[in-house]
Amino acid sequence: MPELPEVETIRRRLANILPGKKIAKFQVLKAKSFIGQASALFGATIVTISRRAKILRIKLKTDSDSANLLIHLKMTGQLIYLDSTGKKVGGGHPTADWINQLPSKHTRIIFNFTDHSKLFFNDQRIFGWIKLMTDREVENEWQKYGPDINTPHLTAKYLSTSWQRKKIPVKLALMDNQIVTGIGNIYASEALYAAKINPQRPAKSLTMAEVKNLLAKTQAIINHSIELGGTTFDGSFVNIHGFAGQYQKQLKVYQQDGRLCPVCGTKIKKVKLAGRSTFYCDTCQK
DNA sequence: CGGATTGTTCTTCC
DNA sequence: CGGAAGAACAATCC
Repeated sequence: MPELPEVETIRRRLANILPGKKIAKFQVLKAKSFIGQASALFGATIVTISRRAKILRIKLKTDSDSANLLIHLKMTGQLIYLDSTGKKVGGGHPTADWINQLPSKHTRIIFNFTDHSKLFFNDQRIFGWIKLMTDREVENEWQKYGPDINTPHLTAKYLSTSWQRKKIPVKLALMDNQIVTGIGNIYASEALYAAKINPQRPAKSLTMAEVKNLLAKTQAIINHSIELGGTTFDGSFVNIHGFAGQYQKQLKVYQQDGRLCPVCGTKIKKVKLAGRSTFYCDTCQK
């Protein structure tokens, strides 16, 4: 279920481990999961790991050229790293046993590095992908997206202008990648709760003060979740060492329907917006 | 067996 | 043409 904080959690750990490693073998176990020529990756060296929206970018250097692997985990993708001894490393809260038996039945792609360490791309539902792209293709890809929600210079004025003709519920506007990226179903509900705005309000109905507050609250939640290593439900999101995030303990409304609002004691409501579950407090959020 | 599940893209309709 | 709604993608789990 990775949203921006979960993908960023993965990025930070990969950035500490992968640069300098050389690909000895790139195994595609599921053709649908990889777009590109796998043979082009042989001998490539990893340079940097960055992130845009919910997409990871691994910059590569080959003998003659530069190349990039873009990775989108979609809903069930995972990246798990095993060191040269075949063990996972790093701290955190252990999840299920399957992590000790890789490749698993959901492993779609395996990076084998020359130092015998490995990176596994697991994806139960096969919505996620890894794509080989040139620098130019990556730049074109980035054009499709608005700025990241945690961009420091993102302004309320930009959001307000983008939303001024939008009749759609503000929750959907917040999740529109062409306007702003990184917010998925979980953090959209949490951010609107923190800003005391009803998720069903038309986006255009928000005042500038409300947009300003919503932006600040959303950024604070995203940054707090990054600090805690993201949100994990049922072990579905894990970092590259197979450990859960801790932000789920901070959730105020998401999947809390029936429980009481921590501020006013009203029962948290659950409704559907564009087919997605949406959680809010009818008393606090206006 | 029906309904639900994280993200994104495509189609269809107005 | 743009905006909005809904389906589709695949595999579970309850």
